[in-house]
Amino acid sequence: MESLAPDLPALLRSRGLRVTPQRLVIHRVLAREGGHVSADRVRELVAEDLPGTSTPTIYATLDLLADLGLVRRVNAGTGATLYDARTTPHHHAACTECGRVVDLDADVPSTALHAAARDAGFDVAETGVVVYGRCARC
Amino acid sequence: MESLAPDLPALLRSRGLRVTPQRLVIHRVLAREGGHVSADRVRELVAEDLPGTSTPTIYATLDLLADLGLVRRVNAGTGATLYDARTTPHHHAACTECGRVVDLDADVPSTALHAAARDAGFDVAETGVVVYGRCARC
DNA sequence: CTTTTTGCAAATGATTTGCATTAAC
DNA sequence: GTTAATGCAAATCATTTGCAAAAAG
Repeated sequence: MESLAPDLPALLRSRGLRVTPQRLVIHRVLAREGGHVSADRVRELVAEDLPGTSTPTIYATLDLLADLGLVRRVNAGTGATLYDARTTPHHHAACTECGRVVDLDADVPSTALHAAARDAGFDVAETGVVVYGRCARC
Repeated sequence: MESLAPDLPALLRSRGLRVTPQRLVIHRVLAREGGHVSADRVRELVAEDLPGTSTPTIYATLDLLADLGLVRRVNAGTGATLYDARTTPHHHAACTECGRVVDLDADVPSTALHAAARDAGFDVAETGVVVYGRCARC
């Protein structure tokens, strides 16, 4: 069974990567938010704990966490990439007016899709499903 | 039954919009390509027929065609938005290495997903499904 | 002739790069 | 001590904006 709060220091060490305060804080911030956050929002939140953390470090760390499988990139078409620390499978709805993004808990059978991707020569890593529409407020 | 080659001039007139060479050429270029093209690629292709067409016009027209339902925006997470003139329902696979995007013809049952989106207050317009992975060449 | 569209130039926003400095190990 | 990570400044890329000139109806 997978731990609910992954031990980032151990994971970093096991890969020969260094444990830095920036990495720990960025990961903690994402875990605390629990859902789709932009890099810029991460920078704001991180600044509370670790002022002076640079933009390149934010991006590098988000990439690293994505590679480690601790966060998922969400492409909601709202300009900025979102980073999602929710580990349970789910999808997203994005408002085409205001850019608001919400989680959707629904099953999307993707067997046929993945088969088609494999037939096309793709080594499937993950699937992004985004529903576009107008949200209640707009 | 819907025409396979939509009459853009008629569609524009019916909306009180003007028929311009830029709009016709951009639409023709997209129809000819028949699949996901970036705005920049559209500009290159349009330049062959109508040199001097400006970037803002390319974007404005792509937005217009998307609003008219003649092209779909595809968010493949490769930086630039892609515009797709293929009208038949299909999905996409994007290579996380090289950014290559290919069409996937597979059925993705989205009833539960749309229901969840509606429950969340969304007026669903469309669904974007992108499979991420490594392509055969990478 | 009126109003929309276009083109130009410049602005904006997101993300990346190069390189010197700092800090893990 | 070594080497990887960080911070800074500047670059790059996609897209948008403001406004005057051109063209559609």
